[in-house]
Amino acid sequence: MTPSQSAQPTLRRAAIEAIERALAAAIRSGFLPPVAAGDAPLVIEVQRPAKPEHGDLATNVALKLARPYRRAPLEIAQAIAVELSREVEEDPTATPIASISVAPPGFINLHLSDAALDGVVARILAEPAGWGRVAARRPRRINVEFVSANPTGPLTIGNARGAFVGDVLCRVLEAGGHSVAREYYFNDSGAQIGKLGATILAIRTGQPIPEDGYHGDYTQALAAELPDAVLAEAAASGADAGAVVGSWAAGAVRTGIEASLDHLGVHFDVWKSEGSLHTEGWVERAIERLRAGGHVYVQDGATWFRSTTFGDDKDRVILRSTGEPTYFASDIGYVTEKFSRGFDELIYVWGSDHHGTVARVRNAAEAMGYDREAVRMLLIAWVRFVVDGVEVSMSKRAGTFITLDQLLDEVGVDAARWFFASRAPTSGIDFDIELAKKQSSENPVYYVQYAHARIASILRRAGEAGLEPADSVGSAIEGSAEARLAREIVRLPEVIEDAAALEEAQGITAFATELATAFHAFYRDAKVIEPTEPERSRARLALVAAAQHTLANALALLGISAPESM
RNA sequence: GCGCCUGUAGCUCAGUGGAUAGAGCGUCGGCCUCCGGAGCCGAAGGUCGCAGGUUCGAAUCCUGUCGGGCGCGCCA
Repeated sequence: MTPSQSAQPTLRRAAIEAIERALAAAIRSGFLPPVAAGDAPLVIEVQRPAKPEHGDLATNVALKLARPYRRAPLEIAQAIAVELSREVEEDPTATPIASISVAPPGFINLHLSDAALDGVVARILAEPAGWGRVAARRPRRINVEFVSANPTGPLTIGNARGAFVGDVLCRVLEAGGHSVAREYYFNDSGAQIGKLGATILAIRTGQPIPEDGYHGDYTQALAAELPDAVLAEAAASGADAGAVVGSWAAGAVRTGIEASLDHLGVHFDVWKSEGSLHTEGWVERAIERLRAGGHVYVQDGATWFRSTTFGDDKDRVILRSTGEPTYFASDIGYVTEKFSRGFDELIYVWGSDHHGTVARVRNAAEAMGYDREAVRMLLIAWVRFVVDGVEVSMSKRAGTFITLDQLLDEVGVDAARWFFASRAPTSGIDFDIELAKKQSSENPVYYVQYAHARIASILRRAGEAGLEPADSVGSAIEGSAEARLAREIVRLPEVIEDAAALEEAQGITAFATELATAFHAFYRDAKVIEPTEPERSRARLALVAAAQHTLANALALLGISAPESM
């Protein structure tokens, strides 16, 4: 992204500013009374009308002002529309607006000018890579922690949603003008790792697997790979044998997890172990910080954080009566460690089963002097994985699970990414694996990819015919087929802006589908390659190329490939 | 019992207080002498769980209620 690209306001933003000027002008001229000093600042909302006859953009500002002004919304709308029209007439290049109309009960409908649409297309062609990215109004440095599965076994399909949602969230935030660090938190020591080690040791030495051990096939493979040196070290360590083998196994498992994530197209900037938070002193210092603030007390031999001060329903133990820190203590230390790296905001992508810990972590952050609003948890609802109508229950311990790798071998990364990106993270969803496989060729993702590939084919054929895209659509945009497609294309920055603000990705998939539909309609109505009409062909090729860049950039936000052919 | 999430077309799901609630799949009916038919056009299909309330306007906000999911450890 270059400054020239990012500095361009969206068409929507330009429209909002024009409305603000018109409102101010209407007040100056006495048509409308001044805004009272005590009133909350008016936020002008502009949206895409559902119906094309309502224009390209619409604002409800007159409806909002009706109550404080005690005036009919239509009158207010007309007063603002008059000023908007005056500006458009005096200088048609001042705004992207070509015409204004007022509709009951008080909407102001705006129509974009062909010149504005053409200008955007020209910018896309001049700089396709940065197209769609926007400058954040308040850029933040954001830490996004996701997946964070402990290395006790391979990633399962239970981890799929968090991995994809977290990854797409990062891409969206970056495109929205923020800087993002992707972070994976894990515990490679402790009781569960010890049990994993004990399991592997038992298999390797021909003993039965412990009751509370891990029964998946992968432990067999790990046992076979266990180096003799580690085995010898374990034997020499006596009671800690499980921990020694577990430590080695955790490393091996993590390597496998990284490979799986790589296959998904998910990459992390930081891998942080829970143990390091202790050895580096973060937990200890965080507890001291809470203690200094008077937020800690000792009872029954344990050390408690007074979480109720901040609205929690009970206080929380941070040091057990044995002196051992709890998992929550690590969380607290981690908060300080993350903020020490200069982040403005921490986002945790958690399974919804962790919602009970949200309040205490935010409370601790507040108690240590951080803004609790800067600590945000995105709770991902569970996915019911269903095979032949029967839910598959996952247990790493019991060894009954489907790995992420298996799922993606069957369903495909692009289809799986689309499936999760197109659904709200907070809503529980069913994933029928058989159905997903069966319908994969009819998955909406292929509809979008097909549009991209079709454009690639057109551009190839045009090149063979000696036709190259023009620098812009020019006067050809006055055609209705061109204008309709252009109206979809130019929305990308607004879609990204909204997605980044909402920290959601569904809008991207919806937009990509609508753009693909718009392209297919254009393809039906407008013949692109027409050697006898080279100028019009070149203009249409420009528009088609802009559509292709837009599709490619939208798909890239989702981590989905944009094929040249399929 | 308390807390968080959730209930929208036959199925799977979109829908940041706005105009006639949408998409994909499925069903039914049309469209290839022409740039890719993984496409296009059309039809059927909805008391937005239910009942109140706020608002000029509610699928959206509030209250209650019914159903589903998940939590409520000196586990992680």
